[in-house]
Amino acid sequence: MSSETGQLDLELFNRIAFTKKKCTKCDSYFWTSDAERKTCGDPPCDSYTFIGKSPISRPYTLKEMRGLFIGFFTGDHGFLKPYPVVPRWRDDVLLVNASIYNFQPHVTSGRVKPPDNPLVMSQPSIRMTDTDLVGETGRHLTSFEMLCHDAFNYPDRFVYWKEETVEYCFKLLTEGLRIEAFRITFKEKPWSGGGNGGNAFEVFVGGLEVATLVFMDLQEDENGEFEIDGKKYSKMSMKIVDTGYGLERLVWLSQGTPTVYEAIMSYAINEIMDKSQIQPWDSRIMGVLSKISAETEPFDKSLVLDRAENELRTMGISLSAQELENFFERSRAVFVLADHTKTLMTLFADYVIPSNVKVGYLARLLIRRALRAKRDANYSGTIYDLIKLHHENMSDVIQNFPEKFIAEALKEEEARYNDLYSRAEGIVLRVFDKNSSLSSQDLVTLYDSSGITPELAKRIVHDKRKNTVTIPENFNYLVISRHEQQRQIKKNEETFPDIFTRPLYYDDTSIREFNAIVLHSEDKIVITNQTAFYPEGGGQPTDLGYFVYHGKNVDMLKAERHGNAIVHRLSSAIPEKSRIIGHIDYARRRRLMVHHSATHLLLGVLRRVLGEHVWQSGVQKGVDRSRIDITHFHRPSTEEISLIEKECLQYITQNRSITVRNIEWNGALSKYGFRLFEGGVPEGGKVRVVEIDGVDVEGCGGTHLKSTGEIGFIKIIKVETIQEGIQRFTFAAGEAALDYVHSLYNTASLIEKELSASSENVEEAFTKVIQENISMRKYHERKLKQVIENAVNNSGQIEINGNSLSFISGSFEEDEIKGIISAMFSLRRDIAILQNLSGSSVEIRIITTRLDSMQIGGCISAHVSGEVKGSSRHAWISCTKRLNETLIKEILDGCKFRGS
RNA sequence: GGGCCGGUAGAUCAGCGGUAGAUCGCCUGCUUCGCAAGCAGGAGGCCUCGGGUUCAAAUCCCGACCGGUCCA
Repeated sequence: MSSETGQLDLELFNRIAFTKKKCTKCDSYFWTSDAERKTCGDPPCDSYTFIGKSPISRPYTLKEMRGLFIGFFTGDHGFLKPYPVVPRWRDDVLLVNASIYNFQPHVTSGRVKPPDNPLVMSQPSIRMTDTDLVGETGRHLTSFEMLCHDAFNYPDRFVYWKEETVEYCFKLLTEGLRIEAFRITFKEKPWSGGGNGGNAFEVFVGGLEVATLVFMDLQEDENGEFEIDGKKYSKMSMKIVDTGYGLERLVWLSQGTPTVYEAIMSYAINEIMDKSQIQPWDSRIMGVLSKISAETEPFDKSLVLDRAENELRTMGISLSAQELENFFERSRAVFVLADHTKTLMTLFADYVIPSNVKVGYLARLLIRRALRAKRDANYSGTIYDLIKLHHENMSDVIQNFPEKFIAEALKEEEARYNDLYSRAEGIVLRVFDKNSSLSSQDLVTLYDSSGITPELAKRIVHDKRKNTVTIPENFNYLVISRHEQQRQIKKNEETFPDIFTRPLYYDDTSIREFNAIVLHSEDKIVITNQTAFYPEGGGQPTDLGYFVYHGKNVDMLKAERHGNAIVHRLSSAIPEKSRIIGHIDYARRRRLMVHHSATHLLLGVLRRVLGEHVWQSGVQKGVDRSRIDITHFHRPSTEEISLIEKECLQYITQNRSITVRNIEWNGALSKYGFRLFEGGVPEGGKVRVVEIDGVDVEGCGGTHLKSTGEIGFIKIIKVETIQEGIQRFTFAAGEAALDYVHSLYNTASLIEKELSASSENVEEAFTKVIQENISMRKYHERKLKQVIENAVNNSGQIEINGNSLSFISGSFEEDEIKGIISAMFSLRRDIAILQNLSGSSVEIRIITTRLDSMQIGGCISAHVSGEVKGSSRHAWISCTKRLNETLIKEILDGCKFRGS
């Protein structure tokens, strides 16, 4: 779209003598000063030319390059420290993928001012989409630093736009890094992400994309007039310059090493090769592999190896296909191990707990892949050592290194992985031995449900059963197709007029009554000019109460926030413009406030007792009890739980103050950090900061007590693991806690009474009852068996038409009858007749395994005058007349029956 | 958040409508100077829980809970 409209035909390009061309291979528009150039510079249209001969004046390290970039811009840009890689301020993405994520959606939507404008920073980012290509292509990484300089243009404040941005880029490359201008190409390509979009340039040097310059002036809008990648966009009032320079790419370019890994983390690679007894490799081979990988899009291992083998031969290096493959696999393992441990270092710095969901799963995936690579490389060091090594080399960017946390997380994960590994053999052989083969379906199931890779299954079958297994070509496709699922249908939300309702509950949390004017009314819903009813939000439920309208009470059932409006749902309608008085159920509100403040206190204490990795992941306050979900490895011990309760009590006794302040977003963030957003992201430009002196600080919109003393006390009721790595604490506070203790006391009293025990020996009495129960059950089982055996052994044997018949008669209990019937079936008697005399009427059952019991029953019923019910294997008659052996023989000898 | 697999003796699992099993481990006895091993015997089960179908459910169906695993 850009080229047709000429939106990127910059005046600057005239000045620096760049002209627009159309790529002869991919038809993209691009700008260059090289008269000879016909292609856009982007592989596979172009090839790497920088390996072994860097276009940059000298080699740079990561630190030097980062310093150069930031130094280049700090003259007229504000410097910003990196954000965490786990974006807890937003819930739509798992990881920070690019520096702009730091400002979405609050800054890009215009709600919050940027922390500086324009600004420059280096943002560690993680991208997991190409994880399987790491170590194979020579250029893919799971984590990298995005260098950026951003400018936010508002209608009333212009900073800079396209001309200046491209000029900065051009100067950085030609003056800062002394790259000759003719080597640079600017390729036009629209960009989109995170709900925004716009024109963009991709900047190439030597076949390597070193930067993307985005001119973001579009926002996602289903009625929009612009389209990028199938999504509709419309213009927004802000214009944002968002640039992304790949720090690692620039470093690689400056060093001209065969792979990016060698340029940025040779320290880790050397360590791994050292402790794996891998000899240094021929860099010419690696260079060829990297170059061909870049040209082969999409990446295809066998194709790359094939082409590389040919190219190497022309260079006078002849390697067999097998030798080249070994070379490839060996270096892959080294690079994967180096790369993944670096990403893990950044994840652990943000306290990501490995688990089976969300970002925790990504950490687990990386750990498992790293462990596999460690095995493949035969590396004798530990994953922890490598993570620590990365931190030593990166400590100027990632400061936090929670040693204990990392060691514990790794220990658990390695144990889990080893466990899986040692179980795998049994699982694979069991499946294999069923059919003496493993089908594609078996392999998929093994991977999907047990995490056993097809390669591992193949090796086990080969080693233990001397058999071969073929892994289907489309294995990954088979796994994915199993996971296909239909899309979720979006709920259509109700919409209300955006009227401003003044919240009174913040000014004075003790307010119980207020006047209001109804500004909007529909059905049984009103929006008022002001309210003291707290609308549900932040895990605090709605207030309840009533309005007085014309002397009548109208119940207020639920208050909700919709934009600026607070919507009240009522038991009956109140017309617009009415003047009404609201009354709050304050006893209920009071309990909610107690629980809300108690939740903050508990979270602060949990962090102290369990560790800094504790983050809130969900919360629900209530009147009788509340719950808070936190990130933690496993359920805390009973001792830890009582320690937590004691610490809470201590802070309550100290009567610490609880203060509430509204602080401007960026100020709050720099003072308290990202912890503020534990409970969610505030919607306005200001953050309401609730602080319990010395214990906890949170951004929170709820109503709170004045000091911790008002909480009374906190009793933890239950702790459960709701999903891996997430523990749920259910607790009661204040009056509700006392209610809970009362109910516990009542239950205990009841048990004591029933057991006729005192509170001292109730435990003993309880154990005794349980043991009695067990021995009685066993006694009963033994007796039952005896009765059944007796009945079967003492049954009368009658011969009828060549069939043998067992006749059992007596008084039996219900479970005795069931047991005897089962015995008859399993002994496969031709015919068995069971006569039960225990009830008021005689019950006759006819059991056959291969004859028709209904037919036999028919013959008998005529003699005993009863009705036959049941099935062909089992019929029964209820009657008053008894049978005996002679009678049975008499009846059935004259009865014709056939097999069923 | 979703899919898949599983939950039976202390452990690993088999059984998949008809009176709960195997192997290892545990206990006792014999053999042995002792250990390992062998032989003989034995203890150990709310077959995760709740509902349904059935004359009969560990087994089939539905639901909860717990665990594992893959994917977003």
